[in-house]
Amino acid sequence: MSRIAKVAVDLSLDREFDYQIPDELVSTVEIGSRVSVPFGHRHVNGFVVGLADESDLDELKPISQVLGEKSLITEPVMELARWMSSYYLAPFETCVRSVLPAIVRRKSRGEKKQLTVSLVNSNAKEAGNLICEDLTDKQRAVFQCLEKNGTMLLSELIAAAETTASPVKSLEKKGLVHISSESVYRDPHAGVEILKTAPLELMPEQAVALEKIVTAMDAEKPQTVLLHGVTGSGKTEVYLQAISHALEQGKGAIVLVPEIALTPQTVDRFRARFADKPERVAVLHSSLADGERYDEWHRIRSGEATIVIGARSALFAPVKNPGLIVVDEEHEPTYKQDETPRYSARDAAVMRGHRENCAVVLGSATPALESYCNAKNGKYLYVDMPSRVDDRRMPEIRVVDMRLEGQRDGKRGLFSKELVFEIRARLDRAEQTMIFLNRRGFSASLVCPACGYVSECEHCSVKRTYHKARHRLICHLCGDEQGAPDRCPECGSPEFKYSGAGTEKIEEVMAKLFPKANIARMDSDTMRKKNAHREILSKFRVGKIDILIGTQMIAKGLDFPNVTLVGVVNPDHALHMADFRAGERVFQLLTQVAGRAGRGQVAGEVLVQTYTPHHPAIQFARRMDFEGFCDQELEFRKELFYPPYSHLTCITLRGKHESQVEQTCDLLWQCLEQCVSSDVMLSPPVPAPISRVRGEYRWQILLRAEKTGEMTRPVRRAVAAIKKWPKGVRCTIDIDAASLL
DNA sequence: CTGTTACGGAGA
DNA sequence: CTCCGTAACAGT
Repeated sequence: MSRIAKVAVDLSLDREFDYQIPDELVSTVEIGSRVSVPFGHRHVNGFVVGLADESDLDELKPISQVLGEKSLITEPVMELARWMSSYYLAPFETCVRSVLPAIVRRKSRGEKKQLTVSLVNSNAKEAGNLICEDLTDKQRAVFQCLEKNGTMLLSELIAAAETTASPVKSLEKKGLVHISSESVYRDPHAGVEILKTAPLELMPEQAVALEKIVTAMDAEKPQTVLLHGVTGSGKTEVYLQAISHALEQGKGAIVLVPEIALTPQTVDRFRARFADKPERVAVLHSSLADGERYDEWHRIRSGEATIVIGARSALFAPVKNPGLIVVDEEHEPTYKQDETPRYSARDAAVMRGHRENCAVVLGSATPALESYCNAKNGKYLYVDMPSRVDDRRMPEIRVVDMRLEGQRDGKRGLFSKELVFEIRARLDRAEQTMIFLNRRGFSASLVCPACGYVSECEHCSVKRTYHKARHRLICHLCGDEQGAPDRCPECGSPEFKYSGAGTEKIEEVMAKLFPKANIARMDSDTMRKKNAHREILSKFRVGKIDILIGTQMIAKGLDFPNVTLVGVVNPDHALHMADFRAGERVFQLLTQVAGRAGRGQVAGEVLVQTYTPHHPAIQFARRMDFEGFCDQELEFRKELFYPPYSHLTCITLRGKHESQVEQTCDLLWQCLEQCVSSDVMLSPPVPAPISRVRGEYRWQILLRAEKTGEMTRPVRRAVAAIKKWPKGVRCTIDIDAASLL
């Protein structure tokens, strides 16, 4: 038994401290344990991150208390946190924190405080009478809240009834409610009836894929598999059967999806397949209430749930013996966390699989170039599923050259004649249309033709977007808004234009073109309400909506059989973004959007309206030629030494004073120049593509090298040397940056 | 993060 | 020489 614990305290010190484990705690303290330790003159909480028999110091203080019964971070997950800390240059303490949901961390001590309140099982009439008679307003609110929701946590009840604990206490005195300290399990899917589904018969390609995955799982050194399957090729069914295999081996599984809240269908499919024991499936995603997430986590830790499906951080679920980790839509940039530690859940998944001897499946219709190269050079196993399950044809993609459209009738309309014609045809046949545009709001910007004024955000270096419904100018970066002016703020001219179109304008124009059609819009503006999302989608599903207009949101994983036309209004501005991955993103997007069309009986059609019809991303997407796109894109990446031919580190400095930021950045660059070896390509400091956000100026330095390891040490050294310089300048280091914006 | 110490400038 | 503010640092 180890006598010494290495503890990371909750103070962001990025250091570990040794403590002696007292005799009576020797059997309780394990890696991941939450402990309270004396620190200086006070006590602080921390995590046991390692055990040892010796320490460099002779005099050690003892751990004073172990919080919670069981460690919530298993040793393999702790090792993963350690790897993240070194690879992503993030403080170890922060990494340990990020592998546990905040709520689980906080409650590890306060479990006993989890008071639950329930209605006393009494005659309903009697209760009803009491309500009429002698309850105060607050008490009645509490009572009704409980009636509606059943047993609740005291804290949640108080929040829901907008009150304090005292009316609850009064109700207890009256014998109407019961307060207990038992913990209750909140089922996020309570009340949802699930019918068990049997495994589907696999198409030959699926069967081959499954077989290869199973072989990889059974291998002594399980491999990572890149499952490249076009939309509609039935990847999910392959995952499900591979998971069944893991279960048969007595192992668990983790399935990562980009944003689970948006794909309830996927979750339902998983729950349905394993419905004979639904408690085996745990779901973790951003819209779970804290209590629900807490429960799901503990169900996983206790071993009750062995299949976890969730977003990015579900990778750290304490699944005991994972036999399979699936990363669905592995190319999605949401897998990269945009705060410290800036890990990629996809790469971390491969790491976890490697360390825990567990197969990893990366699935996508448009794999990231990094993954594709890893497959090509043999690091991953490559499995291809090029046809749709029922052998339906892929939709036809037509590119409409909007430059010609403009020449034809002299004015540039929003919609081409073809698109209008096709939509009308769909309306006549009672089929559905989706219109995709990656910009919300009404117009892109306010421009005064008299003086050339363009309305820009005061805090950011971007133009404001006009939102017609609210008659406001809004900055999409910082959210700052102001009323739209009625004359030019610069020259006073009352004539200004709104140029460029957003989803709001598309909706308006569309409504004029097709006055009888039912049109709905789906973007983050119309999705403010909690269930707006589900509502619109279910309306669309049953055919109450003919045309659905939306941003990114409607591009992902949705499956509506009656959609036979998808219009992409203007992908061009995404192509012109100052990011080397712009082409890849547009290609992925078009392919994904196209996958929305024609999943039912009728073949689908996709119309892409563009002013740059010859751009390779558009042309290769039109031909559904993934390999062709990769070949040409890889050539460009190779030439410029961009990923996947290099790893990329992006250092960003930000601060209120531009000159200060620039100078510090210069200094840092000079330090880097001295530390860095000749294998590292170091670019001089430049202002970030969006040079100002929320009033802060941003400068960045890019480093590229074949191996990340060649950059970490010099970067760490240079940043440490510079830390003494001005406060008010903050520095972020992004290893394997997903975007340079 | 918090408490302690070391140090330099201002004022007596 | 004291007083005070700031910077650097230790904490097991």
